[in-house]
Amino acid sequence: MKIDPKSSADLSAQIAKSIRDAIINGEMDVDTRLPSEAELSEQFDVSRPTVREALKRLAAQNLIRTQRGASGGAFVRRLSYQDAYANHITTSTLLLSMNAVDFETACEARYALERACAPLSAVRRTPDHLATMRAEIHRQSQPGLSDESFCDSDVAFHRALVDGADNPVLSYQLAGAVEAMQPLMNMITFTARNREMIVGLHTRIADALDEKEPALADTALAELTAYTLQLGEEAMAARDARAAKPDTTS
Amino acid sequence: MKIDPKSSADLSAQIAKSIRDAIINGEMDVDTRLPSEAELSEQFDVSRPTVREALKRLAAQNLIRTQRGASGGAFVRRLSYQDAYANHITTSTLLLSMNAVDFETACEARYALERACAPLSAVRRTPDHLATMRAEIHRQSQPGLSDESFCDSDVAFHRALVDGADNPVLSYQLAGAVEAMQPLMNMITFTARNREMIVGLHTRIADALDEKEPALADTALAELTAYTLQLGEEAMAARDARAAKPDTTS
DNA sequence: CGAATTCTAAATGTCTGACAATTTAAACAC
DNA sequence: GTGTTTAAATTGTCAGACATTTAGAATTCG
Repeated sequence: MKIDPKSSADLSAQIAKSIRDAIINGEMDVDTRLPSEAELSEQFDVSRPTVREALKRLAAQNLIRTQRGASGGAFVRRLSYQDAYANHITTSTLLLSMNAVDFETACEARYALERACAPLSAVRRTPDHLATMRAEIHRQSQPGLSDESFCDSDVAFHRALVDGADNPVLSYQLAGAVEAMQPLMNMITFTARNREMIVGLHTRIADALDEKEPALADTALAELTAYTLQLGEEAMAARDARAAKPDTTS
Repeated sequence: MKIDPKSSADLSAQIAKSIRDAIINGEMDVDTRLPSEAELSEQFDVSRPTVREALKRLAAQNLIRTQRGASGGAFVRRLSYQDAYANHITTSTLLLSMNAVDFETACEARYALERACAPLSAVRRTPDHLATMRAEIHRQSQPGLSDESFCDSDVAFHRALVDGADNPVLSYQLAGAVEAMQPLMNMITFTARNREMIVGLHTRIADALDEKEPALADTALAELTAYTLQLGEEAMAARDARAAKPDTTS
């Protein structure tokens, strides 16, 4: 930290990087107070607004928090799972939408990862997780449910499945894959027959976890993967057909 | 966008959130130019430094890029896989180090996810991936290698395994788990016997992918998981023993 | 007429200085 | 001692200015 070579990059970016590196390398523990803005601007030999821009960059990455008043200042922040989750989900979602990832790729990734959790979840899931899954299955069976709510419930179901593995690192990594898929899933229009099929598979998964049968859960998840992929293909084909044919309604 | 209620939060944070939401909700496509700082400061009725702080926040999240000069300004940025990877890895690493995640949890997550990739990788891996894996295995067999280099090579090996699945979404999600484990792995002191064992398992994995045998790969990965967990436990026990006994060297 | 050069304007990057708002802690009165 | 007041430190915000970079228009020259 503290050094600042003659580079072409923005000063605020350089300063932010310098402080960020110090935090990441463990040179500053959680809740350590950074020097005040005035002190930093002296150390780096820049003006206070420039220092402030650097600090705002770090704040945006949840690396520091700031406090006003005497004995206030910027403090190294403990990155909470909650913050990391939220960050990961928005980044994943953005990545998928901005890079036009196709349904097949995203779907394959999501279910591959979920199948990695299922064996652990079968052993460790608590009654709470099972109750959540049952509740979501029941919600999915309601006839009047909108497609969007159905997808919400789907995410909640799978979330419970993943959380059942009782491994926060796994939950964190999975959150990105599961939640980021939602916009793509929302493009599917579900028929009553589709929902019946999915609810049936969800029930089989819940039953398998209930009975602590990893193999059964895996089989059901494999079928769900195949079925979801098929639905996705149909939805994409229908969309492409609509795009190819000129709009007849206007 | 554009609205800004009387809230207690920082103005720059509110403005950043407002613009961020607009980008995430797809209201602004990639490469769309944002209004200039002067225009934004008028729209939000704040000063230019405040607007700048908001823009720096967005830049820190890779949501925008800025260009100087006439017809310059801030543009919505396409989030590249590369950026997302780097971001994800630092966040994951920080999350693990700041929250004192135990070796067992991280290790379990990592290998569970890798085992999800192995079946796909067995089918899709290219000769390039195999060559990388063989090269890293060879590197790991060198006698003079430091523990740290051994871990580096280990990460590269597993990275090739994951990339072999030919699914960028999967690679992205996995990168966090695999790379974030490295600091924890680096705490292990490997004996010659340990390395021999690991190299043997790596070879079995590479062979299995070479022969497109998912089942063999899975078995070898399971054994590697168990062995790594065991090494981790021993390392942690040794460390705890050192910590419990007063230092005798000083 | 075309091409190279120069000029200009727009935009971000940075600085200075100031004031407002907030919070802690010391000083003070009772 | 306890409660109140005051002062100081620190971040949040603003205004105005200048520097730097860049694209494009204007100009000049072959």
